[in-house]
Amino acid sequence: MKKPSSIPSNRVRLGLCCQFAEEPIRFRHATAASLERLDRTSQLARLGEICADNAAALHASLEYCASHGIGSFRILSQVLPLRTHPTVGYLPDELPNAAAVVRAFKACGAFARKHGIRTGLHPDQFVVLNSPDPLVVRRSVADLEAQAEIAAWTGADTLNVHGGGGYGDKPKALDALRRGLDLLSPAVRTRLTLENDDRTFTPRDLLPVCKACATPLVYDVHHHRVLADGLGVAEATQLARSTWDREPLFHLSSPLEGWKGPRPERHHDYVDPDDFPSEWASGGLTVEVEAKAKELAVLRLAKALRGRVTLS
DNA sequence: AGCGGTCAAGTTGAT
DNA sequence: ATCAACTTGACCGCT
Repeated sequence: MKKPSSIPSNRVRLGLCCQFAEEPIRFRHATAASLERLDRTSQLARLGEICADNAAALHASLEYCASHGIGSFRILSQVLPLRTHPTVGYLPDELPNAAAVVRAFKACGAFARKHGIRTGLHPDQFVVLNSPDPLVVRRSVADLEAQAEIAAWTGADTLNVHGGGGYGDKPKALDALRRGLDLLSPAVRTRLTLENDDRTFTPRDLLPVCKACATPLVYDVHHHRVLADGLGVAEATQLARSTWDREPLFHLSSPLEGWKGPRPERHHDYVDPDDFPSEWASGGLTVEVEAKAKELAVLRLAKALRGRVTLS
C-alpha cells in the first residue's frame, strides 16, 4: 500500500470533503421512514442500489481529485446509508448485490492507492465515545466499527472524531473518553483520530489523551481560533505533528462573516488564503478544506497558495 | 414536474 | 424553550 507519507515531505496535500458544489457527482441517501413502509427484501434491494450508486460516485470523486491535483478526499460517513439504524440497518452481506458493492468500494481503494490519493472518514456528531449514557457509547462504537469496514475496503487511514461532551467536568469527561477508546477493535483503533472542537475540547485538552493513548490529533486551526487555549498556532501545530506516526491531517476553514463577526465558527464558502497558517507552509501535511464551495474552494486555495506553498 | 416539509442519532450555547 | 451549528442538501409525499 502506498502510504500517504510517501509524498515528498515538504508538500501540502489539500483535501476535499465529501461532496461537490458544481461537478455533477452526487451521493444518494434514503430515509428510514420511507424504507419502513417496504418489506425487508425491498428495503435491501433499495439500499443495495443506493450503496452501489454511492460506490460509483466515490470512484468518480477520486477520479476528479486525481485529475485536478487534489491529494485527499473525505468519504461521506453515510456512504452506506442507515447502515447501523435500529430498524432498517443492515450488514453489507445482506444486500442482494453485496459482492458487487464490496468489489466497487475495493476498486475505489485500488484507484486511490494507484493515484496517491489519501482518504479518510469523519463519523458524524452522534458518535460520542465519552457519553454518560452507555447506550450512546455502544451505538458510537458500533458506528465506528461499521466505518472501519468501509475504511478497510477503501484504504482510508483516518476515522476522525471529536472528544465528545464536557458534561460540566472536562477532566472527568476526558477520562471517560480514554475508557471509550479502550472499547474499540484494532481495526478502528489503528485509524481513530481525535479533533479539537470549537465548543469544549481544545488541543491542550486533547493532547494528553492523544499522547497517552497513541492517538493522532487532527488539528483544526479554525476551531482553535474560535476556542483558544493559550497555545499559539505554531505550538499547537508542532505538538499535533508529534502525535502522528504518518502524515498529519489538519483542518482549515474561514469564518463566514469574519473573525470579528457574531458567529466566527460558521464556515465560509471559500478559504481566505491569509487563514492558512504560515507554520503549515513547510508542508508534510494533509489539509482538509472545510468550505461550502467544496471543490471550487480547494482549487481556489491551491491557486492562491501557489508560490508560497508546495502542493501535491 | 415542481414544491416544501422532513430527515436516526448528541451536545452545546445563542436567541 | 427552541433551535442552529456541526463535514452537507437530498429525499419523498403531495399537488
